[in-house]
Amino acid sequence: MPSALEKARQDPNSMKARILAAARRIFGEYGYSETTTRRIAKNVGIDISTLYYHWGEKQDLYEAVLQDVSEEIQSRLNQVEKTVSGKPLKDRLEVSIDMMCDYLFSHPEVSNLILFGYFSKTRHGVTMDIKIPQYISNIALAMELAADKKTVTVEDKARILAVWNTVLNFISGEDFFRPMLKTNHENYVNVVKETLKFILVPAFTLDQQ
Amino acid sequence: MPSALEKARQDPNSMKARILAAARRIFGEYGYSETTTRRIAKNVGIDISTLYYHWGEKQDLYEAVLQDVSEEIQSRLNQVEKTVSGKPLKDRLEVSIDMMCDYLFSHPEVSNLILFGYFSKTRHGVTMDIKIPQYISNIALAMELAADKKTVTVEDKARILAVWNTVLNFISGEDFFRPMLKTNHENYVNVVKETLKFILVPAFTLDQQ
DNA sequence: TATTTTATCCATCAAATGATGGAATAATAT
DNA sequence: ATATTATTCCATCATTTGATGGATAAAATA
Repeated sequence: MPSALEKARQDPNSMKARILAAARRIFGEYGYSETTTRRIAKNVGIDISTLYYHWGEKQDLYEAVLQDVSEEIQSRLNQVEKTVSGKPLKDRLEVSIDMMCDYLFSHPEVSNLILFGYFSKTRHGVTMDIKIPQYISNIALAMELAADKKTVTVEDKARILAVWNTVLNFISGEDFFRPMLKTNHENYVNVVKETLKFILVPAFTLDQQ
Repeated sequence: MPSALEKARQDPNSMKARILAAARRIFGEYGYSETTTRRIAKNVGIDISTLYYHWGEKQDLYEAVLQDVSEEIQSRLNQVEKTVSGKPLKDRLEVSIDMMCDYLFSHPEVSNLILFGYFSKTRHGVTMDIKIPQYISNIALAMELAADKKTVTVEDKARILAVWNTVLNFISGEDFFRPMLKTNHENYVNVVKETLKFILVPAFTLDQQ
């Protein structure tokens, strides 16, 4: 019995899939509580009861979106890991930054959804189902950033988190930050990448030498 | 004619001030749209119409909160600037990090309010009145982090932003991050400070040498 | 073709929420 | 003490919003 999410993926033109896609976009833009089921339905061009028919209540739809995003992130991280495997540390860092930035800049709702999950003490009980904890340890091990190379310490995790968050902030905050940097989108992307490298590479390479 | 905000500051026990304090706490915890005027009023122990009598509509109250926070931040930054002035770069960075972390950890709503302003494309038209742009340039100049020492380039600003955001994320995300670091609050604060120093000091000091 | 299942929409409900009018009370001024 | 002003609360609206029942149509199945 395939889950509703799996069903939606089977046919991207199915109503389930179209609703999910719109929901992801709109939840990602406005957050949970400022997103109305009516808005999502209107975006798809259907009545809200059709939406409820396919996805049940708002929370269920939101959780499906988070699940969807979560799995996508995991798959991207795996991709990055494969690509940088075996390369020297400096290259691993730089390539990883480039790849994750490219992915996130082209899916800004992903970054938003993660950040919403971090910070909002929501009254609705939707817990962030994107399992960041696992990612963080995985990244540390895959990139061999942990001093021990086997055990990931609290300090290691915190460092990865700092990097990860910095990326997300630059992506989600583009509308806010770009005007103050007085630059266009293309250049903004480059500035972000360079800034990340500027800050990270010395820290982690110094540590290893 | 003193503004409503100034009036509230004159007497911290005044109804205006008590409402403002509660609003700041609750807006900072739940964000704009998940905060109800009823909740704020209940928190103060008054009827909502009393709240409306003193502060007008919800947006006006929210803007007063942002203004309040904004001025507080500016004054803290000035304080930091005075303290670190004349010290060597490494010390300036470390002391600044310590001071700002201490302040923000003891006023977590400040961090939340700033982040809410960054990311939420709200449907309500409340624009973030916390003038981050100015801060960023000021910080760069005060800390002499700009390569030129007079002109603050886009790259300089982006680097300051990265640092600033990293701090905010660790503060606002404590509830989310601390369980995955499996540590208590006190140690979390230290880990955050050390992580910031670990990442920042090499980057900026390498650049200058 | 007849029947059952699936999908869609219209109308509507109930609760939450921002906001206000007006009565009642407290404070201040004359 | 009286008049005026400032403050507080109760009752109530109108709107938004999550959610559902039931009619209708479309598709699949027999």
